[in-house]
Amino acid sequence: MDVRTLCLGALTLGDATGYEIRKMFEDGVFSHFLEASYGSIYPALTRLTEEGLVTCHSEQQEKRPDKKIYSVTAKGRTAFTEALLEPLAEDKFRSEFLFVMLFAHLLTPERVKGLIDEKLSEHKELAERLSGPADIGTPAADFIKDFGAVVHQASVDYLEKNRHKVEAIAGAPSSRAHAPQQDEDAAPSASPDKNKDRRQKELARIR
Amino acid sequence: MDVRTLCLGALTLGDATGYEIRKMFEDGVFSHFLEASYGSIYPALTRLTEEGLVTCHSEQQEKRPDKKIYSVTAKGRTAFTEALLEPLAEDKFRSEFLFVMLFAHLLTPERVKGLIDEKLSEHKELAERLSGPADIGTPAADFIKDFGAVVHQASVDYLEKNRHKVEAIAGAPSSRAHAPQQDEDAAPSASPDKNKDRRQKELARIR
DNA sequence: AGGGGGTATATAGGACCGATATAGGTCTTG
DNA sequence: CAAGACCTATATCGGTCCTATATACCCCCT
Repeated sequence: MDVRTLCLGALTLGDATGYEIRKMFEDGVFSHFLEASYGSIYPALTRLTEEGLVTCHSEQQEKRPDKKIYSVTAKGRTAFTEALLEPLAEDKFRSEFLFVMLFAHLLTPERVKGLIDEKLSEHKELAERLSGPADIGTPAADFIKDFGAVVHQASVDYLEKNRHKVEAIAGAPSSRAHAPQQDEDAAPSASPDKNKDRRQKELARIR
Repeated sequence: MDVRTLCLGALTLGDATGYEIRKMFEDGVFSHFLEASYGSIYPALTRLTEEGLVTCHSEQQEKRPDKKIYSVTAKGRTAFTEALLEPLAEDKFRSEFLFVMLFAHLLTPERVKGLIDEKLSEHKELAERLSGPADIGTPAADFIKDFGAVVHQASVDYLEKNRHKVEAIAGAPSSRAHAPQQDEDAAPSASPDKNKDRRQKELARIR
């Protein structure tokens, strides 16, 4: 499902400019489960217009750049409802936070605490924002919002209950840079066999 | 944080081939919060080698393509621990499922039920996999895994308790294609003022 | 014997993001 | 009241990354 389809869906909720669509992704209805940038929205709208799925009428306001307001056409509505029937991509979650936390033993407790505080307030803010009043975009909007609120609240709860564990790891001795260096750092060791052995163990550990 | 840094982190956990790194993202330690494809991993390893952050020794097995095993250098370790101190990108969640659910009123109850069943078993499988035995990559690996398990379990609980709401929306009358079409479908209406008015209302509704 | 799936590397093409440019408007605060 | 910060609004370039594909050989099952 590419940005073109996403824009089509956005316009199904009401006519809008590229700027307004972008805001739906940044602040609005879509903000907690989708992203799209100007760099993809504007080209998408151009192509949708070429394909006859949307129309565009410019509204010029004095001394301002034209406002291009896009509307879905009947053809666009059809195309969109058809797109909704196609198989969906899996949900994706990307967290550099968790990646860094995985290496807590290389960090200072202060760094770990700082990152968790940050993440915690992010989740709190989102849980807050999504449990807000039921201003509605579609009948299902409440269902979607509450879902988000619940998940973010679960994150908050987990972090508050378990943060001491990672913080302890970061604080533990023999972690970090001052720990004694291993022998094989600068170049592959002279003994490939030994190296391979160690590698096997490490891989077993990882999986 | 680009794929180069991610690969560096992966190699910090033990020497590996490009193929093995890819598996860490697909099945392994990173799988539930990161993604990276061959198309980015192989070029990343090449560049890391050029920059002296990793080394590569080929292990040729009879009648098989060379296996290129990569190892972090001291320089690579330093670069990685420094990368861990830089500001992190926000967590990202992308869900076409939620996007489609937002338009439940355009779908049949069967479609909605099918999608929820699918999503439910995805979450269940992940919750299961992440609450599994504590096979460890780093000291913090348990913390990260449990976090994932908790969040996926929260999703399962929410979907099971609330699925009837969206399913009811999809089943409700006056939804979908057979509903009477609005007047303004094919082209922008003849009255721009009226159009603008309606647009304002719709935008108010969305926010 | 043949197909399916696993190991393993590599690249071309396209989708998308991040940053930047432009340009005027409104709000804030010293 | 004026300077600076932020908002509206469109647009594009460079670079990163994913998808799909190609290659090549193995093992296992039927």
